[in-house]
Amino acid sequence: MVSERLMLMSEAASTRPVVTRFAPSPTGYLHIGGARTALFNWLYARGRGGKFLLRIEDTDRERSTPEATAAILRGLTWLGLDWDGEAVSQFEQRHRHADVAREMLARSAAYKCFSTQEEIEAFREAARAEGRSTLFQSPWRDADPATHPDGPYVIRMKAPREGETVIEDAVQGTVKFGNDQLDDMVCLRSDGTPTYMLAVVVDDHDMGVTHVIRGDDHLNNAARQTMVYRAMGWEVPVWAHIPLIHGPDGKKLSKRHGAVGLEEYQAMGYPAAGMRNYLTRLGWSHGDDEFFTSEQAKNWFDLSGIGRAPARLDFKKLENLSGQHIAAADDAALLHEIQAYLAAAAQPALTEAQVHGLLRAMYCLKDRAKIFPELIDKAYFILKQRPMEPDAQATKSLDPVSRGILSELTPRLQSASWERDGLEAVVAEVAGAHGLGLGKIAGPLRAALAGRTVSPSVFDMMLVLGRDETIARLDDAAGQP
RNA sequence: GGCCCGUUCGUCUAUCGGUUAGGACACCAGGUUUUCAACCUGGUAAGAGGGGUUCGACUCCCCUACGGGCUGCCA
Repeated sequence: MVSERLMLMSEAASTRPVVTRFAPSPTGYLHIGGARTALFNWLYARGRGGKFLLRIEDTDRERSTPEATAAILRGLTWLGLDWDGEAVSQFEQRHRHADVAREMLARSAAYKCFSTQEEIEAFREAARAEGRSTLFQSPWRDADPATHPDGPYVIRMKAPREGETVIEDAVQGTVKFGNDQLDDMVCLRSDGTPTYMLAVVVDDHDMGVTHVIRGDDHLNNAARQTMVYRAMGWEVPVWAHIPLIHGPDGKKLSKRHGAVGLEEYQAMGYPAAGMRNYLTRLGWSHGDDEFFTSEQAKNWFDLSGIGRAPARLDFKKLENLSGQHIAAADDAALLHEIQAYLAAAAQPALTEAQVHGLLRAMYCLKDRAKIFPELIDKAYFILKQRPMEPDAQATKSLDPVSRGILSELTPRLQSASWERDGLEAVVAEVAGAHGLGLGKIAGPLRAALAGRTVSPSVFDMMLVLGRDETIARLDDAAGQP
């Protein structure tokens, strides 16, 4: 079956340049599952020199909002998924959709149905009562146009009633549907607006989409959509229906899982690269590769590597990957991302002095943080100005004896050479004079320099802080009552 | 109810009929260590159940169970 999937893909890839799309409906924030769908489409197109398009499915006028559209665009931008051209509004294509519906009418691939909602409901209830299929069978399907009343109607597709419709899916394999399971779907509503089922097909065709990669909740729809493609004589795209993402408990993702919106992850301080890596790996694999860059992902990503079972969110792994990406990131890029994080988390922006300090300290900060809040926390020693105001824990290690030792350290630091080896030697010497190990003196030293018990290495802090600031902080601590 | 999809360690996954079923995260134990993070060593841990097919099934087929999706003039 796998080789079958591979064949399917290479066939399409060789005939047309790849065009994928992400088509969210703007009825809320960008869902984490949607973000992964977008990511897969982006990866597939970008890895093949193709195009990645964006289409806002805003035909539901009741629920669509410009705010939601903006949030989705923000989310994609944060994740680093750039799209080609302008985002297309599906609503704006409504006249084109209606034209296609009428074209289907002209081709006898569709018909006018004058049944009212009440009639349809009555039909379904009767069907249910008799144990028959509740799929609506319109009495107008083969009616003589001469008998058409002068009332509102919908345009329904004239779907074949016998035989089967086969979907060749790059992820799910060959999926067959009995045509008796598919009803005559409505293409154009009685108010003249198109339904989603028609609009997607028309838009995907018009946009030249070659590969439709989307959630497997659309697998059934693919069958009916295939009928529209056939009715219009259009080339059917390669389908790839990917499994949905579930919460840590294995249930469908919902608000009670806490973080479902992509932007919440930015606000929690996950780096975009870590997020991309994690999401790419969720439901897709390239052998045993776990940590990789987006460049590698683009080169490796393939529809055949997508799994068929729904995956659960695992925050621990997300954190681990995020930490690796923070450690591997370029300092300047990291700084920018941290500033964006602070804004997203509604925290005060960094002052110029803090920016410079953070940049100098970055080397000893980035390999000990998994997410940005942790990095910021450990950067406290450089972000905070004197006096350090040690917290309760730090205060404990600044007992009178320790403060005495610190004051002995100060004059020696005055003359020490300010590089790592020299500092280590001085501190070791003073500790040795009291018959203490480095561990005993590092505690108070850390408390004096950082005001905290968690920080980078004391020597790194001294190096970053410089001689004057280091000594000033030691004096502050030694002078504490 | 009908149709469709799925099911390998706790989690993400590798495996394209022949492996002591591998890796990663998490977890446990030990080591290293100036805190945290990291690092090193070792360890626990998996093919939903039942039938076939086959010399041989995690891999192919069927049934059952469980989970999910669809079944709208929502998308």
